[in-house]
Amino acid sequence: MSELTTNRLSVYLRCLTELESQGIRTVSSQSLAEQFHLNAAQIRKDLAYFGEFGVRGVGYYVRDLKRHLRQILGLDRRLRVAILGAGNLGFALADYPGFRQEGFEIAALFDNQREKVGQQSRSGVPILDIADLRKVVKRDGVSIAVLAVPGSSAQQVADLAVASGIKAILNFSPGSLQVPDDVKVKGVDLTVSLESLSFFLAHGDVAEQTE
Amino acid sequence: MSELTTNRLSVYLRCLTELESQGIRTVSSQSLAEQFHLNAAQIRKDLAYFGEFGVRGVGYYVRDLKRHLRQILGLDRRLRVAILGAGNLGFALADYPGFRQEGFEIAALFDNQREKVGQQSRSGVPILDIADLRKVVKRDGVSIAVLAVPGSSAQQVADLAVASGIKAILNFSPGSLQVPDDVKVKGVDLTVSLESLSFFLAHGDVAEQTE
DNA sequence: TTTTGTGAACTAGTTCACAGCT
DNA sequence: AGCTGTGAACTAGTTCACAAAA
Repeated sequence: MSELTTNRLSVYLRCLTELESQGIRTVSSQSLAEQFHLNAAQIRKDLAYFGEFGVRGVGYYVRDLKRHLRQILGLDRRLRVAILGAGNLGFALADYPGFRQEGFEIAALFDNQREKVGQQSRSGVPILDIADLRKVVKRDGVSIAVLAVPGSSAQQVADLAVASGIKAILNFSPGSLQVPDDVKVKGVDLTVSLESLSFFLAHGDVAEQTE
Repeated sequence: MSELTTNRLSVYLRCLTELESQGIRTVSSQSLAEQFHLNAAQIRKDLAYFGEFGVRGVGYYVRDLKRHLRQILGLDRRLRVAILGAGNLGFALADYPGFRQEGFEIAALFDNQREKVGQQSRSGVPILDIADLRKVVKRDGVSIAVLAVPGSSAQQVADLAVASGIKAILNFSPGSLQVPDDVKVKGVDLTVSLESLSFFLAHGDVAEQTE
């Protein structure tokens, strides 16, 4: 299972939620592909890997497939998230409505600055001392850490998260992290994203036509 | 040129900056690969595509290669960025130190809520009326838009950005955008990222060993 | 008839391995 | 001797196209 595939599963889930809210009960890979600009064969292949969810001649039952996808993605249980770094970005992520909507629970923000500890985010996420990370991870069953600290302390904080038993990290700090093999890191590198866009601007190579 | 390649070019640039700050003047693809967990052949191939920057028997001159990379990535000129959506995330991005550091200039935040217009972010980025987007894009030569609005208005705001002459969009809103062929969109989908991590937690399939 | 599930074909991306330059 | 630049080999990912099921 590649990461590209798991990303797509999440996209499919979102599409199905959209369709369900429109009252659509059944959908073919073809129509799903057309509506959301995906490839029908790829949808079928991705789904077929996990079971025979479709009905030939009919397509997929939206509600059923949604349930299956949630189960495959491990979203059929409460997932608690700790946000490490109570800076601007950490705060914004703590209050990001999308996370709660999708069933993630932001357990707390963590920081090492004493004056921040004890405060809380706009939506009420408490800021705790990073020294208590391990304790809270154990107590509340936190399974995902979102790393939103400056690049200079990212590795150190990641090490702490790993030592606390965290097995999944969403890393917003620049650069890559060194973690054990059983810990999964997903990076969101804002500088790389912008610089990559800059490249495309400089080379105007999107949809080059004749010549 | 694939997006994977342009992302790597940005990573190489960061690595070189790191090396330069350590006073290292010359580096081989091998040692670059070892230090930053990359593949030496890939580094050489990526770079060789744009010219013969290396010296056989020596490696690459850090300063020279850095300059070349900045030029290839289009970072050798001022790039102005508009942030669309002055919510939590928009604010955090406006003040994100990494952007300024890398030479991007945040021209303004834009919002449609009248009470926000006229205020400014902690670091002094002004909030302007989104109705003035086109005017400001032209006047200040804004070339990149960062989309940080709710999913429900993302497409509409993207359309506005495109109509204003923007050719590159970094999209933090969930879902994909429909834009003309000459506009490049890069998505950062927080929900997809977290759900993908959830999958890996549920299947513990990182570094599966015996069996 | 419609649409799935899937082997086969294809396309893209990565790594190897070495000739050739310094 | 050391290291680049690069064709060739390999690996991963996508799309096609069709037999089989409803």
